[in-house]
Amino acid sequence: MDEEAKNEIRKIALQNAFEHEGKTQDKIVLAKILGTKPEFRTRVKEISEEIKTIVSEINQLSFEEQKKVIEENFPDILIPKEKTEEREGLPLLKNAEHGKVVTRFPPEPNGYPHIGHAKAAIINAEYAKMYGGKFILRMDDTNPEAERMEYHAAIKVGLDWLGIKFDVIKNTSDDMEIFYEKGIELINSGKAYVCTCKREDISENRRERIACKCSREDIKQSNKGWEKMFGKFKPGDAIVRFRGDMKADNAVMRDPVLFRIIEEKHYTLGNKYRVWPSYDFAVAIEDSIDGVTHAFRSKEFELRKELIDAILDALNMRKPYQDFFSRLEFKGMPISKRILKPLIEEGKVSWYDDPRLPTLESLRRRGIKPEAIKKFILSLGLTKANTLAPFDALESFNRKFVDADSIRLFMVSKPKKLTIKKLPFSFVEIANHPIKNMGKRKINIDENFYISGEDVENMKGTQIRLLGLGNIKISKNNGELLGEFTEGESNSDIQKIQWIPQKDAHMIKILIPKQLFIDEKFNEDSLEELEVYTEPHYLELKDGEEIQFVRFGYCRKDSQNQAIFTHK
RNA sequence: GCUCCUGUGGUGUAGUCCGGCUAAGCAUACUGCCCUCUCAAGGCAGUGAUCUCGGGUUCAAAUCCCGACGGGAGCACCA
Repeated sequence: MDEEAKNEIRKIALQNAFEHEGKTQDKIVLAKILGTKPEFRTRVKEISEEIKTIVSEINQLSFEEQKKVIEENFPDILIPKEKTEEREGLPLLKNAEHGKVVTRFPPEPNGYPHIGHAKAAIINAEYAKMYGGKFILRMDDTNPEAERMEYHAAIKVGLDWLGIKFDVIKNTSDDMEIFYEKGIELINSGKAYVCTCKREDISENRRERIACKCSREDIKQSNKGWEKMFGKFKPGDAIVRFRGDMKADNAVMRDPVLFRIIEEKHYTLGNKYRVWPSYDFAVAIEDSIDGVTHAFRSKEFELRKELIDAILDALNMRKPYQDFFSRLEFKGMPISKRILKPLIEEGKVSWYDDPRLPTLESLRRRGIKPEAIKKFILSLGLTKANTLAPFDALESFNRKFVDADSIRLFMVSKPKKLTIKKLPFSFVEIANHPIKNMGKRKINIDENFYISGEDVENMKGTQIRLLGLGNIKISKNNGELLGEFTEGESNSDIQKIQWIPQKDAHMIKILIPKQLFIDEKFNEDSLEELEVYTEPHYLELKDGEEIQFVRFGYCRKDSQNQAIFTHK
């Protein structure tokens, strides 16, 4: 073996020993050599013998001796390694060209937007942004039975609040004529047929993997059937089915529905149409004609990928790249309407904006900032593993945004009266924020105060400090307290507590949302209500402002007499 | 039941495609210290993972292969 190679081994062994308190291992040195110098990979046997000898030599040296050898021969080892900056954000895309990426968010206006919508919207928006591409909002409104203007509007409001911008805004139903055209094309090429079987039979045939008689009819018959769907047939009488593969393992491929008849009035188009495309058909066509290059959807659509590709192939249309991510739900905070609806009907939850819910509106009322939601969602990445995130993950992101400009206010719960003698002043000025310059507020005082019951219980000794005011020596403590103002050091380690002047104390209710469900069961104590006193300055704040009640936590002002607890 | 997806510290994830340069990175939580007239924020340090388990391939496996087990989803004329 040549000296150069031996030297290389020695260097790596020494470096490893140096990084691990003077001990190294031949296995690791081998791996490192082979990792950095691929040219050695052809002579593993030879090298590993050499490494064994070198490693045992080095391990016999003391740490000091090793250091000396390093200094003499390989001084560059001692230069601390620069940490490589981790790339922020979503993983890079394959087959993506800057400026040519088009993504989309296609919500169905059938409910209020929630954190799950936020995830889909943010991921797709982020990719469009990363690649300087285009982002489309497409209201997926092809089931008139479920969709309402109210939801349509709520989704827009939610997305707007999140700060998501779109280059194109459209409705799937804008392209009804195109769906018909493509539908006819499929029928005429024999790749789709009209099926008049009963719903139950279709379902059973799917399970049994048997084709029905309609699929054997000729194109002419299907054409007739198609005509009748626009007139004579009633809802349920006939559907258009894609000729997939009734034997396929993927049940989605077993001749799925392309069109069905729905007579319900559509929320924007009224009774203009009665033959509506199914989700799979509409998405396939829309993504293709909208120029969508990358479509990210949540995992429950994963089996649909094959179908969408098959439909587009059958029509000779361009296919987008599709990828999937896991659904996002918070622990004990269900998203599903099936669970939420009864809760609202029973009055256990006030409405879809109840602060315990994961809807965007609830999150907003609760004081969660859109920036925090975005960072949080991006931190989750594109994983397909089920994510049941604890809410405090979101909270910690939010705290950072909120802390910077939340006014600090005093608030006292379970109030106890405190009378202070010998107060030398009639008002104090207190900074609104400890670091940021947010001005000061003036608090008028006389000798009558409230302090928190809990602070009274935890009181040690007779000295307390009222924040921003001064030290108080307590002389009497039997339900009501009596104290005396004393001069004293401000940085002593006596208890520092907040207070409220009795004469201007403003009572508010604080709503404290807790986990809605615990182990699948509704948590009867999920909303705590606290009656507290706060400063009159509260009344001057705008609704929606974020406050930090000192030593309590962050709250969002909901109204003049109600605040909602955001988090600690 | 069938089919598909998934399984990394207390939690959420990076790394897995293309095995070695990471004795597993980051964030959060927790603990301690510093700062502080807040139990917040900020700064510093620390605890914490034989990468679900069992086999196999290889000089070398979180990474590839096989099997088991756990979790989730789909099996609608919903999206």
